[in-house]
Amino acid sequence: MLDAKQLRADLKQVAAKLANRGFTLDIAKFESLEQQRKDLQVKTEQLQAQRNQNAKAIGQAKAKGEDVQPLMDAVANLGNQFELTKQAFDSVQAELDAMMALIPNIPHETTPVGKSEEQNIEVRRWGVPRTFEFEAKDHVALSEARGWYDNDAATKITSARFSVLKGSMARLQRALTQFMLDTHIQDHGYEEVYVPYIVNQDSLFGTGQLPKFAADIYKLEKHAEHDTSDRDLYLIPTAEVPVTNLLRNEIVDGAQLPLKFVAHTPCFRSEAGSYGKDVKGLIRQHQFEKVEMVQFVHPDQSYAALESLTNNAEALLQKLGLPYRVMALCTGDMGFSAAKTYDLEVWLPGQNAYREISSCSNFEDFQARRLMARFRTGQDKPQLLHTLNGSGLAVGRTLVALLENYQQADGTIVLPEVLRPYMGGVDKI
RNA sequence: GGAGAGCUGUCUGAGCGGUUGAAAGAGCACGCCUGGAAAGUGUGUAUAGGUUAAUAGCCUAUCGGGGGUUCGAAUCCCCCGCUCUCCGCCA
Repeated sequence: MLDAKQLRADLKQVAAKLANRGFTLDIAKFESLEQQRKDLQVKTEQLQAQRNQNAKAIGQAKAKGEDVQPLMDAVANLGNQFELTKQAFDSVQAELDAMMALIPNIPHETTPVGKSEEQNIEVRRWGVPRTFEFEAKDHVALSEARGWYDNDAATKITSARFSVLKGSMARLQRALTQFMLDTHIQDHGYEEVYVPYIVNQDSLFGTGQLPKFAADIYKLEKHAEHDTSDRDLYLIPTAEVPVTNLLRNEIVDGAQLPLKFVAHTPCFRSEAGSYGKDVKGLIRQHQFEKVEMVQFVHPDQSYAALESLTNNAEALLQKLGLPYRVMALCTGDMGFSAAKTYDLEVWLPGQNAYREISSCSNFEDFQARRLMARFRTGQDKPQLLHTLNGSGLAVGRTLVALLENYQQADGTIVLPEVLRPYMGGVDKI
């Protein structure tokens, strides 16, 4: 969420910046609501002040044993008047809140301006795609040939866009996860956290998935007979949600910053809009494994932190020997809550293309404001933190990349050195 | 799943319809005292929102969350969440 004060003060400039990301801010609507809000709030609070004074006076008079009837008569009308004004104020405020909740973050000045992914800018490239002396297969052909991947079984058990992995491939996914977590906690200074995979609405609102992206998230059905609670629960679309919400409504000691967490979780996405793309294989699934890094930092440090967080994700690809490129997302392609995002795209020989394997973003104080995630230095006033996160990495897609990049003519897969300890010491599968 | 107890500021803890944003203590900050320190002593010590040039004043809200009763609610009523204890079940 944007700062309401800033929005009021620089409405035109903010609108111009948001236009870069394809968002049209309804200036007239905002100004009208804001004017109403201001009038009604002032009026409401005045009536409240009056009511408080009267109540106090009655209390005092009663204590002295005086007759309070004249005072009671004097305030007879006030309640009604207050009720009406308050109602009007609440409804305007609710409309304003709903509008604010749907305004995306302001892109950082270094975020390239553009309409779609074509305008994303390649920042750097690492590694050279291997040249094959045979016809390179894609991961579906490779894994099916070895009996490692069973799409039909998954469909039978659940529905489309899930998968069953078997044998060495299933183990390799687990090995990858361990390797990623270990690298982040041992080399990059992250603290590992284990978090719930089911979250409430407040958490999803805090990180910005709600209210706008409800269609992409699996919502759990309530059983009316024995669930009397009034809160809805959802499967996490990413570990970002539970991990970032660790600091919701918290004030941390500024001396402890930065806080760096890493978590491995499955992620569940209904991906309503994406049918027709990547229909085969592991690229786009309703359920996938991901290792996620989350940082809470001092506002002055967040852009330095974005670079280092991105480097942390890159380090994994380098250790795994997977060629990749770093893309700075343009204003039109960036997610709702982000001010700046780097995507890491790994080389996939099966597709002869670079494909997203990690997305690293600085949200500045956009999420923190929704979350009320703050820090305090000494006796200073609490200040909003800056939040960042990035995949490190999407495990399923890393598995795809390993299979395709390390395939041999006979269909076996050579394992990069760093994974061998996690695979019982073997050098290929 | 059953029964009971509770949820108050950084913490402990009082208040159970009336000038209570909230006693008291601890902690913390600043001062006094001291050669210095401890002890003692004094003052201060929430957050959010509005108004505003203002991080100055002033106003509003907040005692787990939401709603209600009332001129007035931390205090009474209802719904929900959470914590603890005992029993049952379970990985």
